[in-house]
Amino acid sequence: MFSAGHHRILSTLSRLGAMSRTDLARALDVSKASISMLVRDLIARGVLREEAVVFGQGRPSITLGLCSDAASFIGISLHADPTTVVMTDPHGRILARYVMPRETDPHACFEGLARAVDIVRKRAGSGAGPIAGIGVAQPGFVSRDGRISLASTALGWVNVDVAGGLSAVTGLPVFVENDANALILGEQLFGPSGDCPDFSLVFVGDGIGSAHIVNGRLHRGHHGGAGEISHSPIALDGSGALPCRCGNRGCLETVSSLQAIRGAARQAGLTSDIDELAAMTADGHPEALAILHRAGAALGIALAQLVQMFDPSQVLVILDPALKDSVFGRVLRQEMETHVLRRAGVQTTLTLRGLEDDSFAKGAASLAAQKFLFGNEWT
Amino acid sequence: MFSAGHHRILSTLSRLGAMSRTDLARALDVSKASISMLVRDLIARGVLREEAVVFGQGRPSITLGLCSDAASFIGISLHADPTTVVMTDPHGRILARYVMPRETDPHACFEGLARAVDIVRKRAGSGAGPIAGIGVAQPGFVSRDGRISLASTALGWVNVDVAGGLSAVTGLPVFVENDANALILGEQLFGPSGDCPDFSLVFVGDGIGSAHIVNGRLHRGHHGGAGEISHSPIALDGSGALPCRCGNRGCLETVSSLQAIRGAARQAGLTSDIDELAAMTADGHPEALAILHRAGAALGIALAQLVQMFDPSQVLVILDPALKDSVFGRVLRQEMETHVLRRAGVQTTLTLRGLEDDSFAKGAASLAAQKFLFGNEWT
DNA sequence: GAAGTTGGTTTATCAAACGAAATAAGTTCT
DNA sequence: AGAACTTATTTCGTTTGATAAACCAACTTC
Repeated sequence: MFSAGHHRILSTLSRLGAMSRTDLARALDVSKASISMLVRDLIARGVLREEAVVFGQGRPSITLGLCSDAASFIGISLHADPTTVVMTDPHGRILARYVMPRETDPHACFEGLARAVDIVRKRAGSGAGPIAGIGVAQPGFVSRDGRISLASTALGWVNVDVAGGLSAVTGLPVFVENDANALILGEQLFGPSGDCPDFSLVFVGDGIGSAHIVNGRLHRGHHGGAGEISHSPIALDGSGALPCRCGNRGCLETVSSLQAIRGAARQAGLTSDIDELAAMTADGHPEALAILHRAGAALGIALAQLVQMFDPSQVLVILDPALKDSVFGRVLRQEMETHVLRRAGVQTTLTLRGLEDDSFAKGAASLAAQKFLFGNEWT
Repeated sequence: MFSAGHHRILSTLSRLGAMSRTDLARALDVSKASISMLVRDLIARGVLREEAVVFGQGRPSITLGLCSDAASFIGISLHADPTTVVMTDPHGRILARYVMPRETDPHACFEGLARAVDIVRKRAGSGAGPIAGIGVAQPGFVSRDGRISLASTALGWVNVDVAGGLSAVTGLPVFVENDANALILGEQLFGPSGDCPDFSLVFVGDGIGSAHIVNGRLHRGHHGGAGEISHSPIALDGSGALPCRCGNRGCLETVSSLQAIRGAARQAGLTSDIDELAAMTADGHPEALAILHRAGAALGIALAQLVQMFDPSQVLVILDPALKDSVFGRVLRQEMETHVLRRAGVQTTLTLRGLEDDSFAKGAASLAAQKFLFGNEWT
């Protein structure tokens, strides 16, 4: 479809925003002649368009941008129970969405998703470009080629050919990815951290997931298990280490996950609603404070270890908005900062961001967008 | 000097061992015609040679290999006090070596090293190829371009232009790298783990260092600080957390480094000689056992965290041979294995290897060899 | 309105890679 | 032994993608 040269132009335009032909030539370190040819081609194909004329000294430059109707992408989140399906444009803007109960039988799931894709397509109307592909974000391990769900305890799937099955009923190319990975890829493509070649993302939900962009590309690990931070042995303080479902004690998720926090609150006779719990800490309730303090501190230590090993330029933590603004967020930051070795003029920034409804589905859509914009060069 | 095509051939030949032209065409996915041209060129330049005729069906193939006198490389280890200087061939075989006291004044150091290079060159005799460059392995942080020593507490260097200074007195290109990084690059190029695209190395010495090969290339981190495992907060078991020179408590190096082990032994009234201490554990001495057990367990937990985050295919731990065969090694392995989440058919292998005299110098030499074989493509 | 500056296009050229056919050097079958 | 087959390597003509240099366009500044 597109050549490597085309993809390079599309990806830098998407990453760095609209720019002129000459800027592109500088950014990609190729001749203006080549850019001229390729851009002409992309405009003719309806993917790029001239957006604005910028006046400076000399001849004004014409900024180029992706046509928002060049293509559109379907994103499906199987991360948690209401399955979310969205349709986005090449800039990551959501054109339509649909929410449905999560179905775990593979065949029924694919059938339902095919119907959902039709609904979303209708809702988006005629302003949207042709659908270039479907991205699926799911918990668990996914094959390196992004086709097979190797093992997902949450869905009860083992070796399910998601790409094959979903592609058969929709007629569209399908790309599957682990949920945390989809989230970071979405951030890289659509989010504000996109220009950063080395950053890490940690997600705090019922479990705890992480993912890493190294050298501009996703780091999957040799067995596809990189970022499995959930069962990192952190909370080993002597006798207090809690048993984990993985069989060990002291795993991070036994202390810092939403489930763990709810469990601890219940055991202390408090509410198991996170929002209420956070509100109680604001009022200074000692037991609620202790629970969130402990959870935040453990995650902070895990983040410190992550930073020491990976040395990313940024760590993005995505979590419940209530937690973000509570003592959890404050202790998390403080604990991480005290345990990271400081060097002059060198610092990893920590960003906390509240989870939004469509975060995972948007990340999933970015999988299809990646293929469209970048091609298969970046695996 | 060499084109990208040349470098691709040299690097695969070095990585995967001798192979025929047709094998190369398959491995690199280029036409046999191109390979034919490039190989002819490399043979004419004296870098490659036809090594053996392999008979199968059809016309026999001719395996190609690197000429061992195509070039030679100088490796300098400033890792510890006796500075070691070696000269190797393109296969990593050591042709000559020279050991001298470590000098910390930059100017004097470079002068001394220049003399050492001359000595090593003479010792190697005329069988060695022309020297292609000098690699330097040093503790501390090094600039991304491999020229400047940004900060090294052990040497007392801050912003020392090592490449410039040493290049001026030797007339050879110089490449500087952090010691752990040099070690893993040497392993990748010259060692048995070379074909592995994702592996990690941990070094236990007076400090503890680690380095990671991700996707076939060294992961430096955004600030060049990836692998700083030494001050990972591991040993946090309540009141027992020891203060560290970094200002925190419970850092890995306060428990598992050679210095920490010696310190703990001294405090218990035992010998501070590692060999003797290891021998005592073999005899079942309870206090010696406790010290090495604790040190090994802490490192095992750190390794488990490393494996969970990076998911390498292999972790190579380089340590004092006496430690390797003691309870330290056994506990290390056991603790790591219990804390790594298991998945069916998926496992990271842990390899312990004793430190050899020339390990760091050989790694340093590999820096120069990398540039010769791979060019600047791999940064 | 002339001079200067910068953006974008055209053209002739080049280097690297490719496909297909030719050639080389063996093994295997009859 | 000789024909038939297999596989490795080389040669040749062509395609591809990128380039530099010259050129044209469009604006600002003096």
